[in-house]
Amino acid sequence: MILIDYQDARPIYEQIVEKFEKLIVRGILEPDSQMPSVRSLAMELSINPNTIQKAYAELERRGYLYSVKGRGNYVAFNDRLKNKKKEELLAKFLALKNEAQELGISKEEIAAFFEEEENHD
Amino acid sequence: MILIDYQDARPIYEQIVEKFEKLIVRGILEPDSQMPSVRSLAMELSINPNTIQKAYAELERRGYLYSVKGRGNYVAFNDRLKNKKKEELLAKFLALKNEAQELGISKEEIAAFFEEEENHD
Amino acid sequence: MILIDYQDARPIYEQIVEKFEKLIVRGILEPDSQMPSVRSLAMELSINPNTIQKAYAELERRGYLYSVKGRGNYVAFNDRLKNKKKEELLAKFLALKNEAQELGISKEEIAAFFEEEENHD
Amino acid sequence: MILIDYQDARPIYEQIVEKFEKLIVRGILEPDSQMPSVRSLAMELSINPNTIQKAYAELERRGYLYSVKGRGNYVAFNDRLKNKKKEELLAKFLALKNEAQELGISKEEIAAFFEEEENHD
DNA sequence: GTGGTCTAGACCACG
DNA sequence: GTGGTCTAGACCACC
Repeated sequence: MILIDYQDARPIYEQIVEKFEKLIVRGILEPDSQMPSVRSLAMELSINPNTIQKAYAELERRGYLYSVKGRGNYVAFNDRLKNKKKEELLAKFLALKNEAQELGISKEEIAAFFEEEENHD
Repeated sequence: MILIDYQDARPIYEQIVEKFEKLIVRGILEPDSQMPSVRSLAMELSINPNTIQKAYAELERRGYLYSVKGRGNYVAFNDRLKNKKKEELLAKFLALKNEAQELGISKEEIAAFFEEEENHD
Repeated sequence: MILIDYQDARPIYEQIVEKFEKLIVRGILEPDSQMPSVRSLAMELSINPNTIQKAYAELERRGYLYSVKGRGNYVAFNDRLKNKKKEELLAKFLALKNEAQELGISKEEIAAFFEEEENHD
Repeated sequence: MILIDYQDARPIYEQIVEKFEKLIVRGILEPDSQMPSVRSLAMELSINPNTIQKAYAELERRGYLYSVKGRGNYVAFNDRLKNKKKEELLAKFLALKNEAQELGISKEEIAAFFEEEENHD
């Protein structure tokens, strides 16, 4: 389910965080379903449990997980979080649009690009 | 011309690289114009010359600079580089669009967002 | 009567302790009335009986319960306990007031806040 | 400047976080002043650098610190943060007031208690 | 068994 | 020198 890319410059725990964030956002991991245990996932990926722990702590901080001592970690994606994620994405769109305009790419060019890609799918 | 934000988590040399990249892409620094010398810029920003050196080396690697031994560093922005930059940007757009669709945001919603923002400028 | 919040970071037994403490302090559970048995409550909440046992032991330690061997656990709220609880609360108020003053919030500001909230109820 | 209480049930890193939060909020540590380095503070308190690291990371997350790689950690308290802290405090006051009323303590009783303490200072 | 904290020791990037 | 990441191994509380 999770693959670590050791060529990737980003720290391992961050890769894990983002992989799980995607899985949760896409709904592949359903709310209230149990996450793999810190130890078992560490074994599976053959990395240190502390690294998984750090990743889970960050996911909890971001609201994608809640942990119950002695039980495990559980998925906690809800509508509030979904909207937050949506806003983040739209903010990125806006930033990118501004950058594009500075380079002299018109709004029409972007739109055209969108339509074009549509046909490749 | 260049301001370092110490609150920014990114390394200083990277901030400098991106600032100069923007200045060059926007045409504020014209092709073949001379860059400030490593030592003078280091003095001006009161940081280590090694940091400037590293930034310039990275800019050269990316093709935005060429250095002439004993004379200094010069801006090297051309059409090939501009197109490369353009493609990078459009690739980012596509990635973002895919991410948005996975979250269930429709193409129309993005377009609507664009129009809306247009009026705020 | 008791609801466990698994999103709550606190251990389950502690949540149970505090819920019962509130119920007893407010007088919803009357003195000398019988508590649900360890096993029945464990069943009802579908958690481990050990967890209930631990919660009851803690409640007894704090003076809110007394247990009769072979018969069950009974509520034990009295005036002495009520005064103790009152003092605890006032001590918290004082600590909070001190903290507020260190931040530069005046006594008047707090009082004003109190009045304001009164109207929202 | 910082003292660890090993009798305290709370984790060491959390004690450190709260101590520094207080020092920063009270203005004892001034904005943009340098924090002790991870290693030196670890030596001074004779605890592991990782524990300090964790504390500093949490302080950064809460906005009280910013860190510059290769340079150190710096205090980052500003007005926005001050207001946030203020709101937190007032929310606590409200919660406490509600709890007191459930116990049958009147607003007047609390006010009287405040005045009384005033004279002890 | 579970998560959470801590230590000891190492390596890397940054300046 | 600085902060940041990672490993290995230990201990605790909780269930």
